[in-house]
Amino acid sequence: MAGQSKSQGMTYRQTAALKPRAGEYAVQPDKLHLGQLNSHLGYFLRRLQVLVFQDFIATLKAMKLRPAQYSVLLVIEANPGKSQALIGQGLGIERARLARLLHELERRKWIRRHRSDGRSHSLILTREGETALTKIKNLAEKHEARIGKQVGPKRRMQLMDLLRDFG
Amino acid sequence: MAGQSKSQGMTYRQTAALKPRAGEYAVQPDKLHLGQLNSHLGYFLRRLQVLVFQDFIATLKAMKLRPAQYSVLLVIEANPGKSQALIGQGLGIERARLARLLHELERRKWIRRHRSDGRSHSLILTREGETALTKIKNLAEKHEARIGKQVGPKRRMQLMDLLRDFG
DNA sequence: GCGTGAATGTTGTCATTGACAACAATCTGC
DNA sequence: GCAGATTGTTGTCAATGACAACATTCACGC
Repeated sequence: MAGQSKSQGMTYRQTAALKPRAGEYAVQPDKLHLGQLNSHLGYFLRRLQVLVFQDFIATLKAMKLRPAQYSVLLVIEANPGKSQALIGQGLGIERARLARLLHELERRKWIRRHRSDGRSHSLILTREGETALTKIKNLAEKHEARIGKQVGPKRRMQLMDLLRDFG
Repeated sequence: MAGQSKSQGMTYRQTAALKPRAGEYAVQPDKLHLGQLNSHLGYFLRRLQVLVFQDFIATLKAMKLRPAQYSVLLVIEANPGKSQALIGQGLGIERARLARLLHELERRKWIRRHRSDGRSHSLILTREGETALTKIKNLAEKHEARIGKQVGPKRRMQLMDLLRDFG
């Protein structure tokens, strides 16, 4: 169907561009075709997400913090006193995973849990946590600025507007 | 998301709206504030990517195929005879991981590897692989249609246009 | 030619993650 | 008060990404 090139001399790096006939792929020895992958939103979403996260993870490495932990800190800050269940739902973090994640944040004395209910724990930042979060936010802003530069400020805004509605 | 609206009890939302004082958050018992998360492109990218992938993974479950395997099949189809190294680079899949992934695809007789170079292996789909891929692509198209419906066809196109330039 | 360093594919291992199941304690609705 | 749901916890498993080590082969200088 699509490709039938055997061990022909694929090394002709010609100056006169080969015209791809209808239904064929342009011949480019080093370039990879994505094929049908080009029609998948998920693929491109994933590629950019990985790119962004790599920068973000590297950014927070100095504070030994992972993206999920960061998001939890921000949400506790914005919703002091709320329960694990609520925060887990809001961020799409599963119960069990959030419990372990919070244990770690508590061990570092950045959050405190207060039994509010018998079942549920109410979460707040400690003073120490607020201090740390200030520093962390500074790093995160630098990251976001880098991304804006890399993606293009306008494109970044357009993406934000398009993406914000889901969750 | 998770439907938690009890019969009709939680309706004290407009009866006596609590006014947030300056610097405070509006009081809304069930709603979670994202706080500074709202300024992070990566967060929203991730949320949508996870949503899309969940549907995609469920879609391909019938064929016992994971997204990475799917992408490799498509790229082999579009670039028959290319080496593992090339395909790994193109898709951002690490050498070691791609090797194991290909072993699985070979075990299922969907691809064949041909020592082209002494070092490198040239990859092609088998007839069986092409047949399977046809079926797989049908499923993938259904997935993409669902996503289009969920995200909105127009928004989907805009996102594709904005995202395609990276990788 | 020859030899050094790079590339390629493979295997091994480790930490992280997501997903689920099981459980104890507690709450809710009847 | 009771049955069932909720909440947080722990345990386990599979998948993933990351990295190191290795054997084979290639590329390039001389």
